Amino acid sequence: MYNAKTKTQTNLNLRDKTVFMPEAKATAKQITTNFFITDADYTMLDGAPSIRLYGRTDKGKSAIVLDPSFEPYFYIVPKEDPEKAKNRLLSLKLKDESLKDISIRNIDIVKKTIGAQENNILQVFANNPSDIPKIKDIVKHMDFVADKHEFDIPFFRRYLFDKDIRPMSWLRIEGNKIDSKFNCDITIKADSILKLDNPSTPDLNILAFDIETIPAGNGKQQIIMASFASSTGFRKVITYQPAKHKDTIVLRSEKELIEELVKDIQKEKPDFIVTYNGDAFDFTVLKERADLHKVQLNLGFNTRPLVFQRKGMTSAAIIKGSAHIDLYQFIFRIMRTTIKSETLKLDNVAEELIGEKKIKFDFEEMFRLWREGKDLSKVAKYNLHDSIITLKLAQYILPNIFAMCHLTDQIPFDASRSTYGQLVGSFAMKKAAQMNIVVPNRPASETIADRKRIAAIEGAFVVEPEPGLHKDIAVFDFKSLYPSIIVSHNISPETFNCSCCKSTSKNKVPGFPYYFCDKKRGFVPRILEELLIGRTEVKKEMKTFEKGSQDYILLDKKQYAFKTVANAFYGYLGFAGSRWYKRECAESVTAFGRSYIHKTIDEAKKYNLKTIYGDTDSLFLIVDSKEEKAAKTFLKHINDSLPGMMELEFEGQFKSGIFTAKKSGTGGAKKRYALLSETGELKVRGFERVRRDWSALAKDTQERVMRLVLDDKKDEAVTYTKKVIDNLKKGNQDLESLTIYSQITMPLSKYVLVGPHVAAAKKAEEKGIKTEPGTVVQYIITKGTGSISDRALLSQFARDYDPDYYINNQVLPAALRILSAVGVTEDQLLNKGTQKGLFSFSRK
DNA sequence: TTTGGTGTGGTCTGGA
DNA sequence: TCCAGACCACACC
Repeated sequence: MYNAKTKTQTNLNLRDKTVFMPEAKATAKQITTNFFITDADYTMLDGAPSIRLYGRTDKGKSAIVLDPSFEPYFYIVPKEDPEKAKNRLLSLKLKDESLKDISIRNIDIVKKTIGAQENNILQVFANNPSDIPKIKDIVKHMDFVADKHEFDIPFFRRYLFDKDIRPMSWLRIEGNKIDSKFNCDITIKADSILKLDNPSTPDLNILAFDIETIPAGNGKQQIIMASFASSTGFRKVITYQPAKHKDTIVLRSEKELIEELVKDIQKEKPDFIVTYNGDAFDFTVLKERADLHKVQLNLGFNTRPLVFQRKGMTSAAIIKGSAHIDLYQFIFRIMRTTIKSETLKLDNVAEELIGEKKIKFDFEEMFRLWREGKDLSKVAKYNLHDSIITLKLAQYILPNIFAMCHLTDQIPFDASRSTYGQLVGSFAMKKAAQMNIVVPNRPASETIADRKRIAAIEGAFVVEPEPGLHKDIAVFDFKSLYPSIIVSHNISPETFNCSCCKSTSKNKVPGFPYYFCDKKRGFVPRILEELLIGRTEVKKEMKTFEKGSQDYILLDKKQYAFKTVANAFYGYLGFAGSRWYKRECAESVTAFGRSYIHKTIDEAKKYNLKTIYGDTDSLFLIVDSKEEKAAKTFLKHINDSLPGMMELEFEGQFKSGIFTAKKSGTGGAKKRYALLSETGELKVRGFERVRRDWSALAKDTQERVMRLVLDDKKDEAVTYTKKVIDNLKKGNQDLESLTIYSQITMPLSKYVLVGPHVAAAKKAEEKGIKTEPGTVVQYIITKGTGSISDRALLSQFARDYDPDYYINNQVLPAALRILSAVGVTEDQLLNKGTQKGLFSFSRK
């Protein structure tokens, strides 16, 4: 852990020294102010730890609030009498690895809930947060220590959990204004901190930032340009070669560029600095170049220099006071599954979410302009536009992140870089603190490995559909199936097979010797129920606002945060890295789920309603106008019989739907269908149409064919497909529509099977284009000889396409998938009796 | 140290 | 040359 005190001291800059007077305490002044908290950490103040909150006052002043009243602690579960254990601990002389003395500040005996029991345990206070893990390591093997808890929760997070202070909310601060060396308007040493019930967000200054670089040899990058766009209207481009552009200033060197950039950020004092992939790129390069030129990156409130913190696979650039939010991180970790675009590049994501595209600009062109010293106005325009898009994207996404902050008591920096597991974990830890429950320990890496080794638990049930075109389909689904099962059956690690209701429990798990307590409410169901009810309330509140209004959008993002965390809970119970892991709980959830779906299908049968498909929590029933009444009674009957929060909902009525046969084996294909609503909307799942690893041509053709077939216009679909094939054959098809997207998931050398996307990437590597795991490559199958992979080229290198491949492996299978469900054969599509058809379609 | 299981289908590879 | 099975990516919920 870093030492805040020494770091900040060595990092003083001139500006600080000239602005602030050294005689600090003499000017102390009593102050009361409202304060909007945006960030937090801790520092050492006169040898004692102090929580440090960052934010703005209601007068718009940038402020730091210090709270020295909070003390670091962890828990020890004693084997013997707590009083005796306490005295033994206090009498110990503790030394750390470097033989330095560590002292325990104090020990309280507290009553806490651990699992299903209440225990008197020791709350051990230390003088310094960094002493906690040291004390824990020294005492863990001692004979009177049964267990230790909550030693790995960072001090400032501990504070936010315990006080339930929600970052991005208002506080009332009373204290003394003190002088400090930090780059903010005021620093307050707090005497009291009060949470305010004001849901409003002040006007935040959000500064988007983007750089352009050129290769500087040996894998390094040189910054040639940087741009800013802020929510206050600030626009600026910095470079050091001629550029005639109104927002651009031209300096003399990369070093000057970096110095100017630091000055701008300090002057602007944004609440948030936003980037798109700034952790891995912009700030990484900036730090490297700043070090090279010996420029100090004194950013934010400058309470510590720019450092990187490991966050999963990547390192995150920390700026305190002007928290750095890397939008890409949040999109990658949380929003990825909801994003439809082929890649997670800024261009695609911005277009999908806010309808803005990047300016098209060729990197080669940029390098050339730079090397030849030509006017860079085009580059400047491009660079600034990127910052502007990043800013707009931030204005769209930050409310999602802030909603997560409120729900999980995490600072935006952490919330924006959290995985699902961390979001659920944080929410649970915050709730545990409120409910006097001890947080279970994080599993050791061996435990995680063990949990991963054992066989996976049985999951959901999927009904096998009957292939063909169906009419009059009504779709029903269970509202929040897994969360509602957990709440309604009290599924929680500590209610599992409790000793108090062995044979009496109503919560017997179908097919397992498991049951859950009837008498005592479990921790997980309690907090999950809060989430579900909370979400319902937010949705109700939404209805009081006009759709599309600012209030409506913010509430929508709030309910989305509730939903996200609620839905991730089931996975968290079965997640090997979880603090609340309980295999039997996860098994029980899916067992109940399967049982409810089966029962509901059986029940539908009694109402003469035929189930044609269903997946996990949904049912597709044939309901025509004659059966409408029966369907209504059925729904009511089911809901009357469901326990607790569980509910079956009518999702929608569709006039037709297609299910197809499996390609290999027999029967209908699951997870693939197309539905046409009464209003003409098409709902497609699973088919090539919704997959990125199919060409746009094949996907578009399939969609057209689907619509026609669902509208009983089979013949038109056949004609259309033939036309597409004909066009391909003539060589008229544009290459863009033939591009296939596919992700490289591991280092190229690790592939056992070299598929087309890997082959294309390998060929590109020889030309100096690197692909890392995570890269989505775009390739085209070109003319020539050999396997498909042999002929796969990145689209930027492809000059032609292989019509045979695109006919036989793209358009035909995609169209036929649908058409064969209505009896059209491949021959009907190909052999129109024309001579051409006989020899130009060689089957591989 | 990146919530879970279920499922389809393309391409390659190696043995018959 | 054919085909089963492995590998791989991506979707659904």
